[in-house]
Amino acid sequence: MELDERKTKILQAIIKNYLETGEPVGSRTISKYTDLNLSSATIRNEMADLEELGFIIQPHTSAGRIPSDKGYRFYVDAMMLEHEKEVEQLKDVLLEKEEKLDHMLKQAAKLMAVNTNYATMVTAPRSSRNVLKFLQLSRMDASHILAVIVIEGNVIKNTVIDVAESLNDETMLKLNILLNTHLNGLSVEEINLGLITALKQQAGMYGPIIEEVIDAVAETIKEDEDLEIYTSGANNIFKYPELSDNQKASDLINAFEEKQLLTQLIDDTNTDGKNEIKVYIGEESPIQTMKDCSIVTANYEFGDGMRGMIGIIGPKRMDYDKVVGTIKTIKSQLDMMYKKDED
Amino acid sequence: MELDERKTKILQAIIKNYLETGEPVGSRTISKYTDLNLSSATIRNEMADLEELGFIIQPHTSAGRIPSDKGYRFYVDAMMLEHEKEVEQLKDVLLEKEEKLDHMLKQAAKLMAVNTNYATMVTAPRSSRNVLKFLQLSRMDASHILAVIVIEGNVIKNTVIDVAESLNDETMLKLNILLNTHLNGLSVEEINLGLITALKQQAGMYGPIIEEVIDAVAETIKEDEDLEIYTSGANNIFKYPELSDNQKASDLINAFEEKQLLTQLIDDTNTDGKNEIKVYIGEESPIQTMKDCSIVTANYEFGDGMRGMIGIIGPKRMDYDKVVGTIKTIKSQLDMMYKKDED
DNA sequence: TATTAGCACTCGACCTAATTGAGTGCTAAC
DNA sequence: GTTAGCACTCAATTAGGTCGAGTGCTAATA
Repeated sequence: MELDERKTKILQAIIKNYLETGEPVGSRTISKYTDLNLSSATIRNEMADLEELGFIIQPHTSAGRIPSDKGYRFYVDAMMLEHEKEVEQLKDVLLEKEEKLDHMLKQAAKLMAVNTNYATMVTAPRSSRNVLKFLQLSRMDASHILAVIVIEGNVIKNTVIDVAESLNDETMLKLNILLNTHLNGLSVEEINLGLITALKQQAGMYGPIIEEVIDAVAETIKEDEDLEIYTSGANNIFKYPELSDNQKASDLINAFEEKQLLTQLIDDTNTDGKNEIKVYIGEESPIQTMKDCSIVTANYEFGDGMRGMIGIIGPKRMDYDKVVGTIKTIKSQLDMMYKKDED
Repeated sequence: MELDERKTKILQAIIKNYLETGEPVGSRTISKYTDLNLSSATIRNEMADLEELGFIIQPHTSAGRIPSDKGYRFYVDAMMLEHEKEVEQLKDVLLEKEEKLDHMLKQAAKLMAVNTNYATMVTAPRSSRNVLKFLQLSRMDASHILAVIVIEGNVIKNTVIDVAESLNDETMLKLNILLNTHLNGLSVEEINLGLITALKQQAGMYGPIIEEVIDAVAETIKEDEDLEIYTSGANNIFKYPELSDNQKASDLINAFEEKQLLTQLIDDTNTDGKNEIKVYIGEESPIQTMKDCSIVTANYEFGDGMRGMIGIIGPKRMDYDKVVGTIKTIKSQLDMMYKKDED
């Protein structure tokens, strides 16, 4: 049996209706709503076929049909090809105000949540190459030195180092030159034990300070790895009864609070370099506790090999059209952000 | 009518039982559970009195009694006097590992959540005096200057400033000296427009840079104001049916995600300088959406006039004893943290 | 051959009434 | 002052009944 044009139309009608109502849809509804001019009986026959093909499911004997994961997948694939929809009202909202990066990302997450009524997430851009760009020690007061570390992509990190006795200007200058000449432009992998030992030797009695600085550098990189994730609209899940029973809601909220789980999504999105919009439907989700959800994600580019991820999480019957449009818009705004910075 | 000893015992028995079960408790239960050796009829008489006094409530005619807010209040006050309980297993968990402040606070929130099964929050310590401690400009690359700003309490902030043309070492030194001699040790309030104008004049053609630096200082202070809040265990609310109906759960989750609302709690806790443990029961809560909850908070001291807040939020029938113990323990650990840093 | 009308059937949703049982207040006896 | 006993209340549960949306199947129709 094949999926001919009429079956396709019926399938799409079923899904579209289900997306709106969240209720199983019956043959009579389709017969009346569509312009196919077919009786409910004919629709019933076709629906039986569609069920056999695995696109729709009957939750119980005397109920209408709801889309299966396979049905959603079909619908989404068709939509992605067809539409290049943009959500107009979001355009340039982000670009309008110049703000700090973290505020902006938080804002992006919120915008998406308000616009779609689903839960959203945005990760801070993360560099794939970890190259040390700038490093400086300053004397803060008699017993504290401030180390400022900048890595590629302008991730900045500060560490305060305790010292037993005050260092004079000349020593500070010497240490700064020593560190910068040897470390600048190196990636983390290149800063190995041999190099560290050599540096410590040259620093003489100030070896321990060098060690602390290097530790701080290492930690900067590490910190960059367990990255910041901004979420918004987690409470939107309560708008969808199919997600708001106690167990499911608890699991979802937990995922959003812990954020640890969400990183799986990032890895998954990242490995695929194609830089497109990805849609996970139900069982396709890489996150166990989201088997009842659909997830739409995309990467955004921040130049310098930096990239972050945005994502929307909602019920399987989400408004894919709108969600994909929203994601696209926000993605392009974030992409532009960097280019604007370049000027 | 007075609250004699027997009434007190009965009231406490009712509350204790209700805390465990979450169900209205009847006269027969009290008659059997306590060692008062009174019949259910007698208990009934006393319960009628207790209801008249406002300590307990009958949710409907033929049900047992549940504690009113006043009843909880009585119970909590009595407990606070009596007990100086410590939660042993938590001792020194935080102190054991030396970690970065934000990790540690996140950990503290998590510890409390796991230990109590309620939702918890921890705010980063915040300075009440905003004094500029250290300020330094460095040339990062040809077109970017890095400004490092440290305020009292070692809150550090970086800003990258774009410049049209590269500045030479001498100019950088001059700007640094200019800024430090005039601004160090000043509070934000003292950095007024007159001072800024004078500085800009002295900086000559580099006035715009001075302006950007001052802007960054202002923002550091501001950012310090919309402070970091770490939460954990928000999904614990699903363990308590009285909080997990859709509307309430949604509101609570929202409060925990937005965090904006939680700041009310901080202000309230802070104004009272007594630095004790505070318990808000039901209607006493400063947060509208938490009228069905109880909230226990405490401040912790981080020296230098820095203080943060920890809090636990749960149902009115929370295990106050345990919660207060947990809060006390975590508070003392955080208090110690700073003292340990001092060494 | 494809489509449609008709019909018997299924089954969750909803309504109602009856039953249950925990708990109460009151009264009279101890 | 305490207690036993009893009538009463009322939410929660159960059981039975109806309703209606939806189905599959069959026979008639275009």
